[in-house]
Amino acid sequence: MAKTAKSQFSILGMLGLLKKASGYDLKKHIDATTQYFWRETYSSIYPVLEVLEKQKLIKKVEQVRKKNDRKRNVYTLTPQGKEALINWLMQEPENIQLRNELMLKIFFGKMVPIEVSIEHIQKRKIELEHRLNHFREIKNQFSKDNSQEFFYSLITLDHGIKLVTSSLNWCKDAIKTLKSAQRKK
Amino acid sequence: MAKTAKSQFSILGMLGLLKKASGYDLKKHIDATTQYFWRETYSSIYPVLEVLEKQKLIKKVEQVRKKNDRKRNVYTLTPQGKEALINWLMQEPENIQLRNELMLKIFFGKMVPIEVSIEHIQKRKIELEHRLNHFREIKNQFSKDNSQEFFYSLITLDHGIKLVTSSLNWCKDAIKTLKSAQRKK
DNA sequence: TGAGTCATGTAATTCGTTACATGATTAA
DNA sequence: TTAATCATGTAACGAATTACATGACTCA
Repeated sequence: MAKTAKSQFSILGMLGLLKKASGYDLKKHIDATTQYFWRETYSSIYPVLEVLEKQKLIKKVEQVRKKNDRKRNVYTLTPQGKEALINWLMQEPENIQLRNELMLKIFFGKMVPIEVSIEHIQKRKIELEHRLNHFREIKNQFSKDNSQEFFYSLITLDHGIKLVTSSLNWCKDAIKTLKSAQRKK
Repeated sequence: MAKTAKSQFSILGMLGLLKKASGYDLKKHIDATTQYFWRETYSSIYPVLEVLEKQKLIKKVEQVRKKNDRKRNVYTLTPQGKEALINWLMQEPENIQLRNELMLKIFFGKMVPIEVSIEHIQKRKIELEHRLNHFREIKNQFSKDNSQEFFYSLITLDHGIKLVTSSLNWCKDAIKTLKSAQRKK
């Protein structure tokens, strides 16, 4: 079944940035750049590429096969594809509904011992600390480069850093609050 | 088709808090409390209630029908339902994958005029300001009550406030960065 | 008397994820 | 020679959303 909707545009967008790429390249690049706010799987990417090609929004690039080159399907945007991408980019983004299972479990915390909630938050805190370190490494790498190449990446990276930092602060506060309630009990 | 997975537990949890409720009550209560991190629609709620009843995790409460009372199906947790809920609550929450369309559009910002990105962020900023006001109103209402009734609600509310605040800060910074790039152009 | 809200559902669709499947090339 | 990675896909399933549908009661 054809995959369309949003995945379509993440792929068009990535092709717009990379100029040309295979499904495999796209997956690697998405993992390396937007993984914290947008992921795709091979099982979406390949069918979407097929659909986009049929719609003439992308086309296969003739590969100059050097010896030992693996066969791969490399795509590039067509003018119509670029137009479709820009058209989508100009539209107001939807605020996609999120579900936060940690919050739901904390919200229902009354029904389990306080330690359970504390434990959940502590685990999330560790995860967030790793993520923050990762973000900082990336930011360091970007800073070495004083071109404008990472201009937009830095803006979205900054969003990640701010969100993770505030989540971490929440974790600390929440653990404190829960531990103090635990003592009073 | 049977709805199960996560929706199941948000409903069990809400029944745990409310003691007894109809599908309609549940929807209203979810809208009023967890809407910023967990939503359900009637089209999920009613089928899930049916499934949960068949599994004997919830049961219909005998309604004392006063005159003019509308007929409604009011449910309550069974002991097995409570057990299933607690069992789920104790398990480490999944970090559900989120997709942030605004970030994706900013990430691809190079391909549209800077004004487009600024506009997207400005719109989001206004939305976030409304949300923050709403959160503060709720917090005010909670503060008037010095019982422990809202203990866990306050913790999740605090998460909302922190996240929205840091998102707002990001909006301000990002707009500044983009406008300055615009001038240099 | 008509709008709003209480109240409960079904059908169709959308769409993404997981599991499954295969084979080539490369570096240790 | 074997583990890792390159590379591309299909099938089945799961699960939520949107649209559709209906009817009773209440208040202005």
